[in-house]
Amino acid sequence: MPLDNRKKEVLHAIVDDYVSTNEPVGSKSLIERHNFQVSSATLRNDMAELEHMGLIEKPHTSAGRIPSDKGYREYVNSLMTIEELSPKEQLEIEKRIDSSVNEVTDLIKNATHTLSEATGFVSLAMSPRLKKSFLKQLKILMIEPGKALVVMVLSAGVVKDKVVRIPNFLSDAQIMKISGAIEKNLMGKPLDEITLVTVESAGKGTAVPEPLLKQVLYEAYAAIKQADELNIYLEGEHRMLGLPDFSSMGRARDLLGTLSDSGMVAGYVNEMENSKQGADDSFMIRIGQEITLEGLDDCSFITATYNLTDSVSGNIGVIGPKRMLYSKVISQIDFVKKKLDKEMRNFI
Amino acid sequence: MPLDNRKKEVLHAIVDDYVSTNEPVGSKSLIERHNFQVSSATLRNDMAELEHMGLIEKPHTSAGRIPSDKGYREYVNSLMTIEELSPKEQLEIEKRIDSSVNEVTDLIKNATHTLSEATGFVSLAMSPRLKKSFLKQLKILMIEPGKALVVMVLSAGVVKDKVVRIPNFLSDAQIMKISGAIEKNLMGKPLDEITLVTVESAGKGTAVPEPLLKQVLYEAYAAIKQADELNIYLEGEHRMLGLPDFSSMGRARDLLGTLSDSGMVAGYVNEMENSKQGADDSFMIRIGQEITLEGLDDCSFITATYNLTDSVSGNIGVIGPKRMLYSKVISQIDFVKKKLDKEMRNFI
DNA sequence: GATTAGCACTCTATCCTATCGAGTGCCAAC
DNA sequence: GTTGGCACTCGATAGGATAGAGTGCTAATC
Repeated sequence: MPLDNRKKEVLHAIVDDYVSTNEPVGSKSLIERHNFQVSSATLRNDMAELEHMGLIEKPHTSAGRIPSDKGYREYVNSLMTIEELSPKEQLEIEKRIDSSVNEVTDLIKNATHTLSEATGFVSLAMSPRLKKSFLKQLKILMIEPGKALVVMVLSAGVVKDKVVRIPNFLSDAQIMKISGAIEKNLMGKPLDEITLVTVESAGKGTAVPEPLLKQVLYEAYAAIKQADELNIYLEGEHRMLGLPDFSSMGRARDLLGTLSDSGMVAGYVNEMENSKQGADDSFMIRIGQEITLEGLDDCSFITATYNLTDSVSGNIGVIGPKRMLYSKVISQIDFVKKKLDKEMRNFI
Repeated sequence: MPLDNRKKEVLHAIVDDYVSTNEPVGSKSLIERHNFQVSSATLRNDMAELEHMGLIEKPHTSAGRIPSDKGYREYVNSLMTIEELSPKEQLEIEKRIDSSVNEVTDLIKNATHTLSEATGFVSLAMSPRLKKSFLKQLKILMIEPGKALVVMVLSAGVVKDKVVRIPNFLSDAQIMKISGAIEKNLMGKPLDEITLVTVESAGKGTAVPEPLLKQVLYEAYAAIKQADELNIYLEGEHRMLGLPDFSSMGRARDLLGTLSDSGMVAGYVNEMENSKQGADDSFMIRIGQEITLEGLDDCSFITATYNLTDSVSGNIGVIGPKRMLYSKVISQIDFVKKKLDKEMRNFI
């Protein structure tokens, strides 16, 4: 059954009021606050239907209504209108995202921090998914006998490195040879097409004794694989403690406990990203129970995708209470994402 | 006035009981729990004196006593006895500090994580203070026109790098020349003796046009300076939410708010380290109001110093409620510190 | 002088009860 | 379909009584 116009307005009003007051909203206060041209009794009927449809619910029998997850979902999908940020807000964000950094990573951390400050919630960003980027350079530098540094420059302007152990006997010259061979043969290959086999065959013909060579190649391979590992940056966890939504210590603890396992959060974001279907949606929004992470039942999870290059992207977004100003938060994320896209052009 | 023996025992017992029960302890329960050979009235007299001396205090008139900051201090300084961890606990920690990592940083993060798990509190570690370590290698790698990577290998086995911007026109060969000159002239110099002037004079005579050269040298200098910047690793903030000591949301928020500014915490640890006088104390302990960070009035801050080399060290420790099992926590920190010292020998 | 028993007093925590008020559902009338 | 009216529900709040743990003080005792 589709919602008639007034029911849409009622749901809209309930969400708005609940978000701003944090109190269950009743028919009477709805009338007071909004210009409905009907009586409270009529609204009560509408509200009963909305409840029947699962869009709103009562905390207890004699209380007002609050939006259910489904209600927020409806609100987000069809009811709300997104406004641009005010010039002042825009400026505030622009100012804080410092464009003088030298590495993409710093830029992303910067944006995450800014987003958390702007929204007052937890913000998070995933590092760029580098599987589709390709090797532009790979150098193995001898640090000391038995130890070397693998430095990789990827398309997308990202530099990665890893300290690895190598056989003690290998000379500087031998390492350079191997390094050169790998670079020559793997140059231009996307990371996700590089396997241990590829690396091993790339290293052939360097006139280094087989078992030694093999170990170095393995380490080089491991370094390359590590380069496309995802990192997550989380910011502002403590801000959740100030929200009435998490005033019960138990909820707060569960939430922060889950967020402290950043690997798990990263995995979830990744999963969300992969299950994205139509792909024309620029935002991924998960509300309440839609989130399969423990302790986030009262949260909404909103992310956007930033693009470093055509094929290399990552996510940035917010975890806040589901009782949030969706339109505002979404435009904040959107603005930060766009700023990020813009700044990233300096790195490619 | 020095404490007579029984008063010491009374204070000891009060701290022990309060730590384990989280309830103000009264004369009667003190008698029940411990084998004092006197009556509760006598203990009441003692307690009145201890209170007069500022070692214990009453939350309200008709409640038991809790230790004051000064009381905890007395306890920590003169009363408690430190026991070794049980073999089982030792094994638990040994097991978790993975020795297969390739970089000191990972080892330290690892230890921090382990310490937080073992104590149930917030743990933290400072990166090694590298000012006294010296340059073993410095290479500038061309990434692309206008962009280079400065890679530094320091004594103490630490590798640092930084992406820097360089003039677009510089060729690979020119960069290598500069890189070689810096390395040759600064090799073996402790980081804190390297200034912009040192770097500039090291780069002389490379036959690269003056203004271009100067920019590269400046960037190299900045990279070197960045290498000895201190990092701090904080872990387990969420664990504080489970403690009854922070069951009031306000306190919890203040605490986590302060901890979220890791730079500030790092500064404080550094300050503590610098103000260390006798230097024969292996632990730095700050209790309650002794800590000048906002929101940590109910906490104690305990750190030990780990050593990477003779001249390069850092700190590792715990922030917990001042109502903590000091002897246990101290031996946990001590054990982790020693394990760290041992593992670090693999890196130098 | 130190220790002890006894006692009056204090203050919090807890439970119970009464009351208030916002909100609901439903019905009959418009 | 809309509205006014009304009985009912239930959480939140406040007041009051009570229990209990603990204290300080005094006078007697070792």
